[in-house]
Amino acid sequence: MSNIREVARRSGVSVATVSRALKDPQMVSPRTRERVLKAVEEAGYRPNQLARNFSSGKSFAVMVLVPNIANPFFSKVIRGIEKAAQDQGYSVLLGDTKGDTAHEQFYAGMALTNQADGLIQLGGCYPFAEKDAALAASVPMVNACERIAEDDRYPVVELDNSGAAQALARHLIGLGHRRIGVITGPMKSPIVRDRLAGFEEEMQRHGLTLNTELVVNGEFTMPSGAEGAQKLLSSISAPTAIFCMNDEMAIGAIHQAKKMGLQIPTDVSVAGFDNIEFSQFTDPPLTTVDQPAEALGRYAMETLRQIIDGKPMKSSRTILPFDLVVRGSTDRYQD
Amino acid sequence: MSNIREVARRSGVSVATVSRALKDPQMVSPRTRERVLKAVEEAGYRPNQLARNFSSGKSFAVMVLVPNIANPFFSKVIRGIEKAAQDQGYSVLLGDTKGDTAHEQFYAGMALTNQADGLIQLGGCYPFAEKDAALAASVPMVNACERIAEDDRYPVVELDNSGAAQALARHLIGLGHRRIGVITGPMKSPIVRDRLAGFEEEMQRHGLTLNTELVVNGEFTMPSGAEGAQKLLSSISAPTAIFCMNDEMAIGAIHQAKKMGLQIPTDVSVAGFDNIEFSQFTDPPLTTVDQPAEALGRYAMETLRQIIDGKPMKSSRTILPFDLVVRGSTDRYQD
DNA sequence: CTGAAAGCGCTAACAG
DNA sequence: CTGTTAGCGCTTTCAG
Repeated sequence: MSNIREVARRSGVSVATVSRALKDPQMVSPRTRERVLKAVEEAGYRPNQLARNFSSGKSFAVMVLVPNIANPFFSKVIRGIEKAAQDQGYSVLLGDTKGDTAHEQFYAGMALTNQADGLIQLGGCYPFAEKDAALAASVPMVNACERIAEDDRYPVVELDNSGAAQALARHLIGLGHRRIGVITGPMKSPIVRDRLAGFEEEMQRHGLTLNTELVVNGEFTMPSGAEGAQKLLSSISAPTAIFCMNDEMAIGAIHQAKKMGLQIPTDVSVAGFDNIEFSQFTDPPLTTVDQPAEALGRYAMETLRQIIDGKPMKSSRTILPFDLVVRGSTDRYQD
Repeated sequence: MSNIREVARRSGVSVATVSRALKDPQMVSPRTRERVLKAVEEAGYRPNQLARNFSSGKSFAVMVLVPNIANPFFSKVIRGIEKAAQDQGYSVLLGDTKGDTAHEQFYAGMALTNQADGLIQLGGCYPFAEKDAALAASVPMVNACERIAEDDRYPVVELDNSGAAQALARHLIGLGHRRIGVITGPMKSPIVRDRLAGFEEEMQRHGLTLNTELVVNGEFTMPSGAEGAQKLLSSISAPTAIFCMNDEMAIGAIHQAKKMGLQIPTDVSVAGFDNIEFSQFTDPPLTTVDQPAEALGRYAMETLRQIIDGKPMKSSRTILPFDLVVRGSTDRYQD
């Protein structure tokens, strides 16, 4: 690997000039520039970015903490992050936490050792170890998709979760459903609570109540959706519609309902959340809430960038718009 | 951010001793060690990994080039890579190439500027720009899942694609199917050709021929699977079974077949490849070939690590075993 | 416009 | 066992 000194030697100038010719071409005379570039060519020289970063005290990398990379919704968010990162000259370090605290702390710790200039947390937990909290206070971080409970030190980029749940409730109620079940995500997640609250609120607005027996817990996975549906549909007062808090659970629920001999949407309507690509290909296609996943990612990255560049990190909320996508999995309730 | 000098000052030793106390504790006396650790604590010191890396001339990061991060199969591979990377003290830089040459070259280029110590290419193309080929020759790289056509300089970790396709063919033929259609991936991909060749070979072994009109091209996406199925199923000599070269296309094909009023597997059997989690939840559940995705990733990372550590990079093939998973989407052909 | 030199934070000889 | 010192490759003053 040839270095800047080698290029300096070949072109008969100082290393400083080489550095300038490469970074700030108009700072050197055209003749010199040309000579340097020629030498660069001949030497097959590529600036050592590692050294550059070290010298500048920044890594130009951001760490992305993702609860589950196998979830296509998060993949899309990551795409948005990556695109924006690339535009800004940053690289993306991936940290698949699997919802596990040890993993989160491990990856988040990389921002404490200058391996990342900032953090994007797609999960809903404070990612640092408690003992690192003091140091961590100054690392640029933004929350996207999720929101760290009881912690408003960080900017958040999220969906209007409550509004989306309301829209979905309105849709189902409008179809004549009165007994509606919900398969939630982990209840410690603020956005799960937002969605539940929004849903309930809308039901109440229509004079309906959300029967707590018809609210079951899921974990944003297909098997947990199937399990939830099994519980709901085998109860005496089975719901005529089920709102699942993500598409994966909805897919699991549809699967389970069919297994139990029910037809969708004739016997039971099912709705999801996220609008992952698979939701178009279920049978029937899934009614769901579209989240602008890439935009969420892009926004998060841009916000993070500003903080890295010195803008004070403070609580803020960016709410992106949702879109209710009605497909075949929900239909009028027939008595 | 406090640095090693600060700790040295606080503990009254030299920076070298601090360095040693942290990296190689038994090289310093217990008393010194203790004093240093105390100072570290007090100063809230974390070694600057960026500086460490720079000093050692390595980034301890690997770049992973993935054709499509939204494909759950690749997500699983990445999980395997990440797990292994973490075990070995490496971090993972993500490069979602979207199959685009410019993106590939951009991300691959990061290995040329010391931002990554090596590359894992999950796609089937030579990722460097031609003009960088000379420099690139020495960057550690391994190919996983795919294989770079006509290039045997790199180790490859892959599946027995031909064997898997043969097993699938045997399965379908055993069910009585004679007119079998195939929806391939991009034909420039070596593994697509492997699968096709294996499939055809097995058919011939049974005295059957693969009608070229029943082979259509797909792009590993659900829409392209639907499109392929549309072509196949609307032809005069429609196949009684369709082999799709990944699960996404199979999901698209099932969707399309149903749309055309066909029942699966009664009217047409459909099989996929990869065994992504969604394939268990299609209706009917998908017969497919399980690839040990995480193991593929882990193996690739371990192989790459050896090369980074000095083992000569040379052509090699690691073939991982597949597993034919028979589910409800394939059944006996009824005349 | 260009060169000399300091320095980023850490590691690793080399002495002692 | 510990300290001194010389880098790692680049950027960035500061002079000229």
